[in-house]
This record gives sequence, structure tokens and C-alpha cells, in this order.
Amino acid sequence: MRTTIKDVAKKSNVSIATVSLVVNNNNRISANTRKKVLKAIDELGYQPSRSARELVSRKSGNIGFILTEDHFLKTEPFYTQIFLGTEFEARQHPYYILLSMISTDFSQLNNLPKFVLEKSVDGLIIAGKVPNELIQNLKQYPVPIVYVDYYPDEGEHAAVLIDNINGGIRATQHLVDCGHSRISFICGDIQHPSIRDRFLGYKTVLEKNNIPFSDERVIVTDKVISQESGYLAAETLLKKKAQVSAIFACNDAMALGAMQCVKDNGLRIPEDFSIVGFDDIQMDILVDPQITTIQVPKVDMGIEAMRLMSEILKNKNKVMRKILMPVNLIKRESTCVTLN
Amino acid sequence: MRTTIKDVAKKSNVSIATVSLVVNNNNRISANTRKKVLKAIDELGYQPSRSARELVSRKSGNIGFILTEDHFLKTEPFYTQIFLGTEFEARQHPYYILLSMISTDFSQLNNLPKFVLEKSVDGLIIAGKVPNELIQNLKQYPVPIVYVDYYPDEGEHAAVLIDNINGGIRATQHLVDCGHSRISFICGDIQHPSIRDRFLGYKTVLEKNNIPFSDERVIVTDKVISQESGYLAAETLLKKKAQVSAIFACNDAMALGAMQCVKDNGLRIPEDFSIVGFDDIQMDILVDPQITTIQVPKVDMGIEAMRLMSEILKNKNKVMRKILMPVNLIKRESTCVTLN
DNA sequence: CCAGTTTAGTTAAACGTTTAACTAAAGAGC
DNA sequence: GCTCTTTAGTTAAACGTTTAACTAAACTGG
Repeated sequence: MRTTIKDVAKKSNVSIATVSLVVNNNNRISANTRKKVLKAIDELGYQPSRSARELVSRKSGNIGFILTEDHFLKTEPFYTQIFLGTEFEARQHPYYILLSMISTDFSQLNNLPKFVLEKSVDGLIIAGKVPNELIQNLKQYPVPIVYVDYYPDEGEHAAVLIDNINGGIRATQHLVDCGHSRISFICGDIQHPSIRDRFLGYKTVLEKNNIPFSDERVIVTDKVISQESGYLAAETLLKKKAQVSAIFACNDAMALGAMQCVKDNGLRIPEDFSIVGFDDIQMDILVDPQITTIQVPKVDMGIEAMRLMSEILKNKNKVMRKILMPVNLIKRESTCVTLN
Repeated sequence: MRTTIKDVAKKSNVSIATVSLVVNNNNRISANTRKKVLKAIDELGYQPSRSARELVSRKSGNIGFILTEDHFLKTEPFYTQIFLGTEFEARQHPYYILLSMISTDFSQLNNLPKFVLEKSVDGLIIAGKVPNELIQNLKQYPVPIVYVDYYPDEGEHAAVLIDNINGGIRATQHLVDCGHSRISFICGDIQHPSIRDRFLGYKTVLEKNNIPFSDERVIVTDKVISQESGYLAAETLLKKKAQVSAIFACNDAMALGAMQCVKDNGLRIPEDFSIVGFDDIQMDILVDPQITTIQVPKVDMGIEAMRLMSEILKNKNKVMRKILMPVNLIKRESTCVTLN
């Protein structure tokens, strides 16, 4: 038999309402009574029942976290770190996180996460790119949504995003500072908002430094595995004799592949060739040379997402705030530092 | 205003009790009435309130999934796959999964997952090795526990485990079948129950094939990163001139490192040297040669864990059942097949 | 045809909270 | 000393279900 508010009330000789007010830090209760009640709570090990609270407040106390299966199962724990941050932050709030993976080829309406269909979440955090159809289907459910590392094409949303443009700028400028001017940009899905922005940063720096932009130096591949894709991109680039001396890869996985290819072609890194990646994944420091990259605060992104959600839920105001997370250039061994 | 059981009752001209009975598939209701009620439910889009249900049933409808932070953030999505299976299976049951990471240096009592402290889970699934102190602290909470890929030293528990002994046997026997007799076993934490069992399988096969066991060929390292650890182990082994021609690595990460070392020493794989791993991680097929390994059904383990939990919760019987998951030898390119 | 049983429902209490509305006592202002 | 306000609580309804206990109608068997 679980100890309830009644037990506490009886033990401390007050009404259950008083106990409730104490638990909820209402200031209508005198210090004395509060102390008495708190003591009883402690001695009985009382924990308010979630379901009872939820029932009367008509809230579920749950936040749904949605991402695609392949993002969750990616070798590099990118979204996993974001989730870690969210879960961690949720401990500071009266919420639990329910995680649900959706398949990447999401289509059916009844494929919506169970917690959405059963209306047992108060808010939704959506991490990474998800099928547009999901977003459309979700519209019929009046729950606030916070996007993390993705921003839907349509409409205004609350979101926690990487400052990709700045990342692109920092990475490219670093290569320029190293003395490079023939810099290539390689990527996979250039339609992806994040990649688009990194590319934008790249172009911005070229322009600012009066380096002519050349289409030839932009390689877009479409391999599923980024690492292979990076290898291929570098290969294409080198075959082209495009005279590049540095690559800015849109993510570390591609940088890894590209580096392998460059090395296979007998070039020394960083003496003959420089490479900058993006994301700061664990592998970066396990390879030789270690990869210079743009660090993304993954855990912090999860934390911010949860905070934003909490704020939205508290104020019930439709804050469509976008939070841009700062990035950091981590200089390691894959870039030659001649000037800076 | 959410549609409640009352709305459905009114719309279908029955009492709320009848609606409840229909929803819960009670056979005391005639086919006609059932149809009528079901129609109303459908038209109103009625979803029973979780909190109300939980309140009266004194259940939370949640299952807690606990693992250590580093297991969750491991580069290889091993436990992530297990979780995937659990979440997937939970959709078939009236449960939600709450995930909580605990830090690996777990110590404080108040570091217990919030959902445990707040008593809002009906059961706990614990994946991977966790600090013994956690297990001890958990004892004061009367929730059933299912262990996955770990079995505490003390007591009897419900668990879903890998058939490690058989895995060890399959791997070693395969090497013997390839014509090897000087086979090394390399591992990290040999105290870990799983590793111990794989080692046991290794020894069993040697004995069965009248191959003398030699302590010299067992290398135990303690590096944190398995891949490095594998490299080191292989290095030690080759320096020793222990005359081995094959390695059975206790996991794929170590196999990966070991393979690199063997290649660095000018040996050809599999012509001169064979390597078998364990786990079947994604990297196995991204390296050259692709690694022969023991496949572990990770997703299925998560599914089984959830099923077992559901059974325990349903029957309220203290089933301390252990489920041993079958493993499979996946022959790839890192082992030379001469006989078999 | 009538007592007993089965069928198909209904009634009402209970689950453990929150909170609006109420109250009694104490304090303030004149 | 009287009214008015503030303080510190209490009472009771409500949240949306489940389910034990009840009931009325229909059926059954002798």
C-alpha cells in the first residue's frame, strides 16, 4: 500500500489540502506547519502520485522525443548525445522523456508514435531531419513542438539549431588563414538546411577574401555511407586536377573518407594538403593525423531543447524562438598552420 | 476539452461502465451494444486517459530502461539496438519506456533515476554491466527487474543473455576447422561474465580437439578503448613469438585493432593469419578484409526483455527465467577456410 | 407456470491529487 | 470596541477511469 497524501495529513494533523499546499510550495502555509508536514513526508517517504496529479491537471507530464531510426542507430552517437542532454535536463523539470523512433520511410498515418496517438505527451521534441509527412500528420495534434538540428521548410517553429553559417565561416577562414586559396567543399545532401548553411559560410569567406568561387571545387555525392562518400568526393576532386590544396568537408565522416583518399594518393597531411571537418565526432582523434573540425555542442543542444520546451509549456505562449548554438573551431593535426 | 468516457456514453446511450467494459473487451456486453459504442468511440476519436487508468489501477504504465552513460554513448550502437528492440516491442504492450542513463561511477543514492525515486515505473530493464551499488540501492524498491546482457553476481534474476559460451565455441571451432591449432584469445575485462563465458567456450573447444591450452596465448589488456587494446594485445602476442596463427578476439572492436596490428606487421589476412571477432558491429564490413564474427541478435534481445517483463507484470509470478539468445557465426574474409 | 439461473447491463464508490470557495482567528485602523 | 483585512488553514468538488455489487429482463427445466 503506497503512502498517500492522507497518511501524511493524518500523521501531521492537518488536512490533505494543507499537505498539498506544502508540497507545492504555496506560501499560505506558516513556517511551523510547513516544517511539521515536511517532517511527516520525510518520515513516511511520501511521493505524490503522478497519475493523480496528471489526472487533475489534465497533463501527462511526458515529453515525446522523436527521431528517425537511422539517426538513432548511426555509428556516431550524434543524436544520442542530444538525447542525453534532453534526458539530463528533464530531471530538473517535472517531465519524463518518451523516446520513439520512426522509420525513415515513414508513410502511414498510424505509424505515428504511440504516445502521440494516445495523447500522452504534453510536448514533442523532434531531432534531426524527419519526413515531411510526419510533420504534416502531427498538425492535427495540438502539442507544441521543438525542433533540434532541423527546421522544416514551412512555417515558424521553436528550434535549437547549430550555427552552421558561422561554422562554415570558421572552418573556411581557418583554411584561408593557413594560406590556402584553392579550397574545395564536399558534401552529401546539399538540400539539407544545415549543409546549405555550411556551404553558405564557405562561399561567404571566399568572397570576403577575394577568392573566386569555382563550381568545380564543389563536390556533391549521394552515397549513403558518408565515409565512402568522402573518399569518392576526394577521388573525383583529385582526378579533376582541380588544383585544390584543402578540403572543407561538410561533416567529419566525409572528412575521414576524404583524408584516407588523399593519403592513398601519396599526399602528406597537413604538409601537402589540409582538411577540416564538421561535428567533432569521436573518431576524429582516433585517426592519424587527428582531424581539425568544428565542434558542435550536442549535449547542450539537448539541454536547450528541453529548456525551451519547458518554457513554452509554462508560459503557454507560442514562443517560436530559434536558438542558435555556438560552434568552435578545434585545431588539430589535419590543417597546416602557417599564418595563424 | 478532451473527449472522455462520458461523451462516448452519452453519444451511444449507455452508461460509462458499459463503455469501459467495451474498451476492455469484457464479454459481458452484447455484440450490438459493443458495435454501437465502438462506433461512437471512433467518431469522437476517444482515447482513454492514461492517468485516470493508472490512478485506479495503481500502476504507472511505464517501464524504466537503465544503462550506463558510456554504454549508451558507445560509438557502436550496441545497447542502442537493444533499446530499439525494447521500444519497438513496447508498442505492442500498454507500456511506455523511460530511458535513464546513470554515470559509470555511480555512487550516491540520490543518483537513482528519477522515475525510480518517484516510483513511476512498474518494472525495470537494466542493460549491460552496471555498478553493483546501483543494484543494491534498487533493492529497496519493489519493482521487478529484467537484466539484459548482464547478470549480477548475487541472487537469481530474470535475464536475457547472449549464449556466450556457445559463441566462444563456434568462433574457436571455426578457427580449428580452418586448420589452426595455435589460437590466441584476447580480451579486456576478463572478469565480465560475458567475456568469461566466451573464454570458457574457447577453452572447451581446445580441449575437445586435444589442443593444449597455453596461458601465453591469452592476452588480457585494460585499455579503455577496445580498438587500441586490440592493437596492443596483438602486438604483445607477436613480440612474444608465441607462434600463433589465429586470434579469437572477445569483441569486434578488439578484433579491428588486432587486425590492424597484424597487417602492420606484414602478415596477410587470411592467408597468413586469421581473426574472429564477436558482436557483429557495423564496422566489420567497412574494413578490408571484412571481419568474420559471431553475430548477436541485439534488437531481438530488447524485444525479448520487454516480453519477459510483460509476462512478469501480467502473472505477478516471480519468474526468474533466463533467456539465452542464440548466436551465429558469420563467415567473412578474415578467416581462412581450408577444411570447412 | 414458477423458481432458479444466466445475460446484459447500471450504479456508485474508489483511486490520489489540486484548487476554488469558504471560515475562523488574529491584527489593523480609527 | 467595532469593522475591515489579512493570515492560515479547511471543505468539498472535480479530474476520468475501473470494478464490485446490484438489478431487471430473458431464459431454463421440471
